[in-house]
Formats: sequence, C-alpha cells, structure tokens
Amino acid sequence: MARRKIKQELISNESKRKVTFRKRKGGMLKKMNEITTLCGVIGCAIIYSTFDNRPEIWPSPPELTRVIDRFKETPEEERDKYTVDQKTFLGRYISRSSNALERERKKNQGLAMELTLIDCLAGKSLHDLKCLEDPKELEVLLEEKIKCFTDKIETMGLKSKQVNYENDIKK
Amino acid sequence: MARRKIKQELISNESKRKVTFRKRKGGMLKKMNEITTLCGVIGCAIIYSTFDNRPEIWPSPPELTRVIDRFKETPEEERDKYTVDQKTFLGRYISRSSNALERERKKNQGLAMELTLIDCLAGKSLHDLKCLEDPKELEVLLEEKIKCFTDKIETMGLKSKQVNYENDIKK
DNA sequence: ATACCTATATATAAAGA
DNA sequence: TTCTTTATATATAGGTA
Repeated sequence: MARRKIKQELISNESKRKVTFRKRKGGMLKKMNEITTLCGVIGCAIIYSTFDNRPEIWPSPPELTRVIDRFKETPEEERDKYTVDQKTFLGRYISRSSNALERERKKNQGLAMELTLIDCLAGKSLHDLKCLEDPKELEVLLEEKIKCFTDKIETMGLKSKQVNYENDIKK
Repeated sequence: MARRKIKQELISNESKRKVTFRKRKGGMLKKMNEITTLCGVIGCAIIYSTFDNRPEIWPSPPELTRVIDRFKETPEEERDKYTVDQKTFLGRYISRSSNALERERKKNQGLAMELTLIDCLAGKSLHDLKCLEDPKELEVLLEEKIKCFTDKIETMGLKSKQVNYENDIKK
C-alpha cells in the first residue's frame, strides 16, 4: 500500500515478509486500540506467527479483565448459543479421522477436552457438556490437570520471591 | 481520519459511533485477512460490542477453514520451514509426524487457536500460566475447577446410561 | 438507518542509512 | 537487520441521497 501495490499472496522473500508482518501487526493493534476507545467496545486480537515464539495477544491478559466481566454479564441464552457454535466447529475437526491418524485424533480430542474444561471456567452450564463420551476420560483428564496445577503451584510458591515466571515458560 | 481528524475518545453521538464502529470493524477484518495471507500467519480478532448481541469473531469458523486451507497450499519449501517454526511454538499441541499427517496437524493448529481464543474469553490460560502472577490466584482457580468438575462427574455418571454422547459431537 | 462519495488522515512498500 | 524517509495505497469522517 505504498510505493507500490502488492499482490495478495504470501510474500516469498522471508525478510520482507518479516518486516511487513511487524509493520502490519503494529497497525492492527493500533486500530484495535482506536476502535475500542472510539466506539466503547472491547476487542482482542490474536496472531500466531512463525516470527514470534508465542501468540501475540492484544490487549494483554490483565487488560482483558474487562472482557471477562462483560462476558459474565451476558445472558445465559446468548452465551450458550456461542458455545454451541464453537462446538459445531470443533466437532467438524475432531471426530473424523482414519485409523492411521488415530494418534493425531487423540491429540485433537485432548484439545477438545481442554476446550470443554475452559468452557467451564467461562461459565458454561453443565448440561452442555454431554459431548464427553465417557465420564472416565474426564476423570483422568481432571487428575492430570490437578497434578499439573499442583506442581505449578509448588514451583511458583518456591520461586515467588525471586523469580520472573516468564522465564520458566520460555525455557 | 478523513474529512477531519477526530479526538481519541468515546464518540458521544450514538448513531455516529455505530457507523464508525461498522466501518472500522470492516477495516480491521480486512487487515487481518491481509496479514494472514501476506505473512503466512494465523490470526483472529474478537470484538465485543453493545451493537451486536454477541462477540464478533473473525475469522468465523468457516472462514478459519479457508485460512487453514490457504496455509496448506503454501509452497513446499515455505511450508516445511513454517512447519518447523510451528513446532517450536506450538510443540505442545502439534505432534511431529509425516507429511501424511499434515492435515491433522493443521486441525491441531486450528484447535490451538480456538483454545487461545477461549482462554481470552475466560481470562485465564490453562496451558500457559504466565499471566497468573500470584500463586494464590492459581490455587483459587484450581479449587473452583476441582469443585466444578467433581460436580460434573457426578452428574454425568448419573446420566451416562441414557445419553448417547457420540451423536452430539458429530452433529 | 444504509449506501455511496470524496477530501483528508493514516498505513505502509520500497529504498536508503 | 533495524531505523528513517517518502511516495503511494488505503481507510475513513462527514456529507449527501
């Protein structure tokens, strides 16, 4: 959009692609910032790139508190509708796989379960969780989760006085 | 940004605010579309406004499919490089498998994306706890989770005899 | 409101340091 | 590579129908 118009296709030159990505990412975040202030809305942008080692998220999690609060105030009906949509989408991806892809499929299922778990945090009602085929799976997953969290709490507890948690995650 | 420069503050006139919102929302989505095609990244935007009765999410599930398809059409060389990078930052979600499983891997990517998205709505990440600076928060979260799922397991246990969970996920 | 119009404000591709 | 710079491409505020 500047000295020259470019084709809408993957930029082959990697360094150019990287530069373009950074510029445009900045532009997007600025736009998101403006629309939220000008229009009194709450927004969030997520970008997975090969350039950054983790997803870029704006606003950052602490700022998203507003999003959560807003979400919690949403009438149940609407919230459920949203959840159902998500489930429809996920179901399309999760449930069909050949035997050769069994392993990947299980990974997908695990992710789907993670989604369900997170749905719970988001305030989803119990009766919508019937997508879990076997309650046993849920128990196993729950146990793993608990262990994971327990470990995390220990680690964080021990290091909380001196450490920047950020580092742990990165390595 | 046109006939006149406007102050960066909430637009008081509601109808003007609405018009501005729609224009800018469209602009954002277009930008998101461009950055994903030009730079080979996957991105998502969520906007929660009072104008729409539920969050606007882009790409919407069907559109996300297109983004992923486009990604699959990326030239071999680039794709491989990209995939390697993907493993670096999505290693937790994506298994290292042969090209035959490429498609499934893409599904995982999409799911990982959804997870992050929902993490945002929930305000807390179960996969990457970096945002929880205080271990106390984590404990509280964990307790809530345990209670929530304990209840759920009970409920599901009672109902498991009469419900066909399989059908729900496929539909 | 909704859609198009157009003068300006911004974003940004390419080049230069 | 990472900055500036700057010529162009886009986005869009305020009008108008």
